[in-house]
Amino acid sequence: MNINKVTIHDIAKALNINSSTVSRALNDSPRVTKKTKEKILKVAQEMGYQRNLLASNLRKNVTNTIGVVVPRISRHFFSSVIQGIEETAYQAGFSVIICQSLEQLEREKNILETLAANRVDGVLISISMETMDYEHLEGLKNRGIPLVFFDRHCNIPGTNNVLIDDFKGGYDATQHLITKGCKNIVHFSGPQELEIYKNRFRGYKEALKKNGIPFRDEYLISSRLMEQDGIDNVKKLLDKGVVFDAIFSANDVAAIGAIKCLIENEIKIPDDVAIVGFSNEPISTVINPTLTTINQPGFEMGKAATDLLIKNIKNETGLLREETLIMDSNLIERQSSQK
Amino acid sequence: MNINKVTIHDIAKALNINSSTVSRALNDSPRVTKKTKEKILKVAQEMGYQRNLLASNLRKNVTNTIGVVVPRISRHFFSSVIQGIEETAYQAGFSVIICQSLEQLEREKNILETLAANRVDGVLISISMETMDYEHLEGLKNRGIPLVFFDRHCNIPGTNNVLIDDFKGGYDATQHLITKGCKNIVHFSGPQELEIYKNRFRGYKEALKKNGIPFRDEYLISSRLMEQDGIDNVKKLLDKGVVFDAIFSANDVAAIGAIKCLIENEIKIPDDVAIVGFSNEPISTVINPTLTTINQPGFEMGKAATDLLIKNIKNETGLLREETLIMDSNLIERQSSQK
DNA sequence: ATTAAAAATACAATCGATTGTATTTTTAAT
DNA sequence: ATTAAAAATACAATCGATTGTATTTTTAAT
Repeated sequence: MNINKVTIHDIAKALNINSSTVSRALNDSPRVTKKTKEKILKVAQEMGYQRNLLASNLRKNVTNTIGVVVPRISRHFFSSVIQGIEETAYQAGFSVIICQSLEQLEREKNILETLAANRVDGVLISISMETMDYEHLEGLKNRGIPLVFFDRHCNIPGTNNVLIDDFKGGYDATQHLITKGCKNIVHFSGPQELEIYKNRFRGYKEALKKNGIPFRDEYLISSRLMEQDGIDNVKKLLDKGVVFDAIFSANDVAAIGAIKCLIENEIKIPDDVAIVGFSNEPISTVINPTLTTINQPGFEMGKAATDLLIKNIKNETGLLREETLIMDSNLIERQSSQK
Repeated sequence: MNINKVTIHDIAKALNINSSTVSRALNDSPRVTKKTKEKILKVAQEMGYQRNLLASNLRKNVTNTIGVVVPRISRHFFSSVIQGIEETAYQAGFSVIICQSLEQLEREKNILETLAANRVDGVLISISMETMDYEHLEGLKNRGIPLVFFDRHCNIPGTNNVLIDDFKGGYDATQHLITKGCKNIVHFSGPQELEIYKNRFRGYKEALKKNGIPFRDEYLISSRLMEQDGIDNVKKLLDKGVVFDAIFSANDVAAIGAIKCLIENEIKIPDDVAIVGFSNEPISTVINPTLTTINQPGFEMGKAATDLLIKNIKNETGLLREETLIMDSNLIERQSSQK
């Protein structure tokens, strides 16, 4: 099948010149005459030459490639981050390799191994829900591969991050519900080992405290925050007879599940139970009632994270000190919380 | 920054043996004693050795990597195809590189160039809406890189495809609307240069014909099928005063736009206008009314396409004759068409 | 026409791993 | 203990491109 395997040596032979000149011509080096260049380019074209990046990258010890690891490409937030990453990376001459961990630590480890083995110049990552030890991440850093976290970061000292203020997000969401008159607000959270969920939860608690509302342990339900989890969480609350008039969910998907389950049980939204989600997935504008949520600027986060990473890659001198960018997030009011 | 650059030669030097033995040991070759292997593996571990796949792949002339090109990773249909691809590929020992064309021919061309330059062993692709000439695709084939199309294929003879029966999909959707009593059914289609849209449209026309309903040119509206297109299409119909009691949209996203616009104009769904979409995106279960649609088995298509591609990659002997798999699709009835 | 300086091109080593062949070491038979 | 066969390891070429240095060719000054 492998018909075409033209190398610079074949071109050199065909023109009876040296392959180094061919290489320089193809890279538009000033060391080759315009006339020679044209001759070489023409023959290269005719012979169907296609540069072998494996060889080129091996020799140059640079791949101009960035690895991106997200939990799930289908999540709109992550795909808009990826959009931002690609735009910035391509402009800077980098290729992007997109990978999804599917929330599995094992896959995340494998992906990082493969990216490292393929010698990517840097990695952008939002960790999985199972990522509670950071050996594989520190391993990358020790190997000299710059790493930037976005959204789901982890508390390794000396890292670069592009985040939103999750504490503020949690606080704003909860305060909004309180302002609407809610008194018994439950919180759907993710694994408490992840910083973002810890921080959203802390914001939630702080808002309760500021308003003199006592927090009760049964208000916190941690899960993987899939749609089914939202459904199960509501069922659990109803079964246990927990009294609640609002839900603050740490993502939109679980909030959607909750809405579906509440409707099923003929509980009125927002009158009986008001709901706020997190991330502003497009689905939140489609569900009935439309979902109040915290908007995260995915595209901008992607751009900022890529800029930061490229700064790290280009920085030959060694240690860049840690840098954390906090992007703006804001509450978007929709029907699900309009009492 | 590049702290770690341990090669097999470093390991060889440390143990005072030859690098070929190190290479064989790391690849678990039977030509190296167990004792030597253990010694080598231990030192490799200690020194933090990490195989350089660039070098390895260059030498072996194989990358065990598959490139995947989809129009948009955020579309649920495509991300489930990718799920199927990854599962099958990983089991067969292949890595997967995910790329999105964003419906742009220019990007699609670039992506294929990069994949070829990185010497992927094969490519799975669903073409962009702008892909009307196939030079870049034929180029890949001529370069000896096996290519399998899924869903959005193109009419190059001798290709491998994994598709659904789009004609039947279009026919079923339209017949369903007719059965529900609709008489004036408009069709939202994509670019007529793409096979899938041509075929869905043909199916639609055939169903009209079978039922003695005349097709009228103003019933067909071609667009990029984004949400905004669905909105614009409905506006256009209303402005022109076209009489219609049903819409068959060639994807769900445009159907969602249509629903939003119809609701805005206080047109009742399904009573005044019934709607059928295509692809069974998750959003179709969330919108109110829920959307009747044609289900495409994305995950299975991904698995089948990958199997087919790997069969092609493994087939050293040369020309595999064209093979096209047609997967089952089926209509899912929801509220939007229940008159 | 000669020659020094500048420009263009050729030579050869290199990136890190793999692999066919040659050599050395070990094993086993006498 | 010697020796042939088998096993283990070393040698050296190779994948395809890049790049510092050496050599050749061209240019320009006399």
